[in-house]
Amino acid sequence: MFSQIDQVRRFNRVVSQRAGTLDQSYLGQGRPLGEARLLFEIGHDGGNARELRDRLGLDSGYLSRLLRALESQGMIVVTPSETDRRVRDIQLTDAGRAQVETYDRLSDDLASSILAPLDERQKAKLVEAMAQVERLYRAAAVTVSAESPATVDARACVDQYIRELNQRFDTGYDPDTAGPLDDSEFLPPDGVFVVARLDGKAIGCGGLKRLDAETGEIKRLWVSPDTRGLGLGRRLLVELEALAQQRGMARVCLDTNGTLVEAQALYHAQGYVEVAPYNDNPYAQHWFEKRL
Amino acid sequence: MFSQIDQVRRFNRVVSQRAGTLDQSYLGQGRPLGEARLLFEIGHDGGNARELRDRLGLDSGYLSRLLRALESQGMIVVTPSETDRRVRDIQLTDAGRAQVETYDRLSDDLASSILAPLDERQKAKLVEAMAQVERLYRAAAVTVSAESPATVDARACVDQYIRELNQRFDTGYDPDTAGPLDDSEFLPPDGVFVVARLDGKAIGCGGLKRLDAETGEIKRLWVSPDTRGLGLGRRLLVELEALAQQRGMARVCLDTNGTLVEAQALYHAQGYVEVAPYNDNPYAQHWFEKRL
DNA sequence: AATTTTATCTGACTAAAGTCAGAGAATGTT
DNA sequence: AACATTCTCTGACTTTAGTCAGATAAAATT
Repeated sequence: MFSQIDQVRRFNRVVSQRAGTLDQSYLGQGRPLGEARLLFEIGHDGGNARELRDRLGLDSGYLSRLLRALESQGMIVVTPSETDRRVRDIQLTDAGRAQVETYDRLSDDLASSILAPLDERQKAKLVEAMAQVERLYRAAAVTVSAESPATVDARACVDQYIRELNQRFDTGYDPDTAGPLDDSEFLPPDGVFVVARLDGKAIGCGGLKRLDAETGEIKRLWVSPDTRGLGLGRRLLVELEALAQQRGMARVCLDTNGTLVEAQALYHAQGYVEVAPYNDNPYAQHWFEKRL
Repeated sequence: MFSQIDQVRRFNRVVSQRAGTLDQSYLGQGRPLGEARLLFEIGHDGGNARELRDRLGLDSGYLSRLLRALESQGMIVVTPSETDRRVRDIQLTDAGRAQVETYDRLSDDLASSILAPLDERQKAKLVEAMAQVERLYRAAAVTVSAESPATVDARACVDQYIRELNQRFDTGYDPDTAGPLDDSEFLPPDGVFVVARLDGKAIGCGGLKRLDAETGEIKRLWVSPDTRGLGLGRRLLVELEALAQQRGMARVCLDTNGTLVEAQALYHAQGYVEVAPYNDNPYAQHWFEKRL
């Protein structure tokens, strides 16, 4: 444990030293770093002034001045948005696009300069390790928080969950057949609903409802397809088990369809054991429980 | 190739975002970032003003003012050095040490916060990948440059090389027996000597001398023990082969002792083939050559 | 002993980065 | 229609970071 933290610190030190040289190379392009970063950001993820302010965490007065500077350099065109004329839409000019390309080339050059001194085997190893670090950083950046199943994000997750079941089940999936879609069962004090987010975007969910005094049921456990493999399903499951324990439940159970093989593997790995049917969900073919 | 650079860029972006939060957390300690970084550096690798100036690349006037600020805050004590009263020795006070510990705790907290959301397997994987990245970053940061075999660094490398041979050979090693230690054979235009450096420190070397019109001999190939495994031996060898080719040599040869098994493995891997003895070096038991 | 070099310090700057308090216009809410 | 909120802009600031040209003293070199 101790040496793990040490390794992370050594890593941070070595890596941020290199990353700093990128910032440095953005200078000497006749533009202060703040402007360069803003321009780079506009060039890549675009957006209007408000979004940029949020993303980069800038003071509105400061941003305004930076935009004015880029505008007077002919890098961008700022116009009031069609839909809300308080907000400013920002467009790159041709010159702006050219400048962003220059910055891209600098980023590429930095990347190349890291790889260049290495032989092919080392390059491949480094890139693989980087991909691993990036993947796990993303996994670590996921937050899981309890909230009402009625929030926009929670509903969006459940919608995607239902759509996916409908695709995967041989019989299709009609949520009404499985039992009434009743949000209130996931509300405190008896139930709870959790949503996982990455960079503010909802990417997974799970619900816990009470079946009886000592039993909770886990439902709607879902992880968005593009974030699978990050161990998020396990994290949501563990979170929900902890919440069940907090509510005095001695065991949790859940049902699942035969086509969801990854889910069943997860349940087994987390110590769930198959039990006799405890409900008559027509889509369920396996029933599990775990003592807490 | 394309996607490798892409991966490096994605990595840089994700990682430097996180590393940036460390700098941020150093603020809010009632001290500007420049001062905080200097204090952190003093606390860890210490040194006098000149060393710090070199390491952090600061202007001498700027550093002087930073030191004065830290001094007036009671974090450090600055005194003229005993050995050279122009240079300033810097000592942390108790308060300074306490502050450095606070910064350490912040670094630890950041490291923990990255690991915390992951399960044990993921933690282990991340730390391993980080170690890999760090190792290869170090390998990539090594520079190899041609210089006179008479420079301080070149001599230091050759000294260590000789000392190591003396330890490893059953018979010991006396450089005079192997032939006169003549630096001039490694001097242009016929010869060349290269030194490898990491963070300014010499960590390896190699020499090329001309045997005849079309033959070069590689000698004094050495890598410091603590940087072995970074592929540095191969890099020096490749570098010397390229320099031989530039000098119109059609082949290079070298001799080696039986105890240096890693070296022989390297020569084989790089396409060298064993040949009959081409000299009467008493320490040599194997002779290799490679056509360029 | 005279000269040069090295390490630090001081004064006088500049540019960049960021903060804060309003003001004005558009949009939402009651 | 009145009021509150949101988004942006402007003016007036401050702090931080960094540069540059000497000045001074100690050490190294000639």
